[in-house]
Amino acid sequence: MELRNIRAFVEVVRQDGFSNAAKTVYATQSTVSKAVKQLEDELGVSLLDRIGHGVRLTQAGELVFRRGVAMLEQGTQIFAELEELRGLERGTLRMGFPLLGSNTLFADIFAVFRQKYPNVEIQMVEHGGKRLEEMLLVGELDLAASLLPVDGNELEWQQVRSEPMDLLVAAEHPLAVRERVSFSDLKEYPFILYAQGFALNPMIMDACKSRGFTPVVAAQSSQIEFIIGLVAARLGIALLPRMIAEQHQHPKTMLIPVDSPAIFWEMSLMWRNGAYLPPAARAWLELTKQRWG
Amino acid sequence: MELRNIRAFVEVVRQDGFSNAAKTVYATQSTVSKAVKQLEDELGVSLLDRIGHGVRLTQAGELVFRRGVAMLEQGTQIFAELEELRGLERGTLRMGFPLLGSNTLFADIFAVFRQKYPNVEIQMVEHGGKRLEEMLLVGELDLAASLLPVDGNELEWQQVRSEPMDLLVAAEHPLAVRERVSFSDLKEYPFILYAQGFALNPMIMDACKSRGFTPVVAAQSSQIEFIIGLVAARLGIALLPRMIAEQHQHPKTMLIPVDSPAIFWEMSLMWRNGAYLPPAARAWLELTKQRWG
DNA sequence: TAAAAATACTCCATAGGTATTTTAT
DNA sequence: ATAAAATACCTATGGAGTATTTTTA
Repeated sequence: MELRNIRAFVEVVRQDGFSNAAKTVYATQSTVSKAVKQLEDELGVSLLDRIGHGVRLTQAGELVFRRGVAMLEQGTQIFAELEELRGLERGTLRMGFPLLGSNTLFADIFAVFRQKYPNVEIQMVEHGGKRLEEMLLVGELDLAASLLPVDGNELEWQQVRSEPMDLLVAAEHPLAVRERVSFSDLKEYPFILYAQGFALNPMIMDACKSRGFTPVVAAQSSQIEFIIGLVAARLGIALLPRMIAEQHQHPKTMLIPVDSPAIFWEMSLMWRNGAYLPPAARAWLELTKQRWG
Repeated sequence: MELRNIRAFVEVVRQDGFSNAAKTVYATQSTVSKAVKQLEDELGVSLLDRIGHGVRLTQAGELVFRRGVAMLEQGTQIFAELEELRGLERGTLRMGFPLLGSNTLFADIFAVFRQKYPNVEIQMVEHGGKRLEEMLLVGELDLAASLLPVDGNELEWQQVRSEPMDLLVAAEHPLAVRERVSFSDLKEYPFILYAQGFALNPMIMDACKSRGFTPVVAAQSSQIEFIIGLVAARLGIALLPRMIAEQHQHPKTMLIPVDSPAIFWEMSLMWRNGAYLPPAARAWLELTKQRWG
């Protein structure tokens, strides 16, 4: 029993005829005819009821067809999986990272990925969400990590992590004694915001507006340690993703949950809708899912 | 990609070596070596790490091995399932039965068949002979029981039973005293015929015509008991296969042999000429021959 | 150096093609 | 009469063998 014959037989069934099958397997009708005959001889049954033009499967044929299709399917799977493997042996992954939280979320995935696929080159850039989206859309990146919301028509994404935004205040700050605060409570205090281009800024501003005020901005920075330092120095208050804040504990500050509205830092990995995802990108998504999923 | 090579490769892995594999596939070491090489060339990857004595699978090899085993497994399944089919441990029998006499002729064959081959599914339909022949020819049935004569070019058949058609009359009927009658004797009496579509009707009509008359039709029915009841009620006379008439004895009727011409109810099992007869159909024919042959 | 695998070389079985016949519509 | 499948026949590829070389434990 050889695949060549199985393939011929399966095509005869699918194309409903020897001559048509011959075309799809790039052989002559004679060859197909003999292939099927040989299969029948080997198995000792007839597989096709030759009812004039067009063929009908016998019971045995039915059964062989099912199994045959499965065998061929295994074959194509082999090729597909090898392709995948090849991609991970010498591929490239072009990733975009956000300006905040990369280390917390992705550093160890980097480590695992490097170890697992040492020959995949990783090209990385850091930008704000807007710029990353642009780069995805023009095909300069395979994958980007950025905050939601995202353009659902042009991009697909996989959630990585959703963190509530907590309030960080100096230990002596009036709000430091509170269990929880709402955005309304923040009206009278100056804010320390993120640098230009951070997607978090508009989220914070929107939340303030929903409570009827526009915050006073005392300072802006792209460096998380600096922001925390400024809060400790009583320059103002700040809003930080809980996970990140917890990783930068500072003795002179307090972290307090915020609600009304509670806002969330939702980090996702995204890619262009319908784009071909190189094997390396799929592998990255998979690792991320395992780590954070 | 051919199974021959897959088989060789899989055995090399299982037997941990080319030479050992060669034995299990009944070939020489050289052949096995070349088979694996060819597979590797086709797939464009190396499958085995040749670590001196003994072999280790590469990542690609791992994957091909898994799929390869699955393919071979499908192959052995084919053989196993065909064996079951042959042994009637599975399969389907699509049968057509006539409108008259099925119970008498086939009920106990059904019982034996079921008991002997409990895993064969029987699909049955009931139709007049014309319709059954059509269904055979387009391949919707494997086997049909129907009256002769039959189209000898397109159908083959096996005789089941030939019964003379006897005359059934009411006990008080003038013909009731006769030992035998001929068709000429029936001219003056109204007939109770079978329903539309019964092959018996034209046979009876033809016999009448051969004696130069066309019978008056008093009633028609597809139910044998009803026909007998109507005869007893003196509505008319009827012609019945002897065996069936004997099984429905009615005290107010008499059964009388008819000759000149004697006509026969010849029930046969038939199938499409040259059609592939599934094992279940052959088994049915065999049982029928034993029972009625 | 002894085993196992790869390679060189030969042979012939057979896969696949062309041409033709048979079969079915 | 036409289209499809089976068959006959031929050719050349390549699968399988033997013999030999290479490799490595």
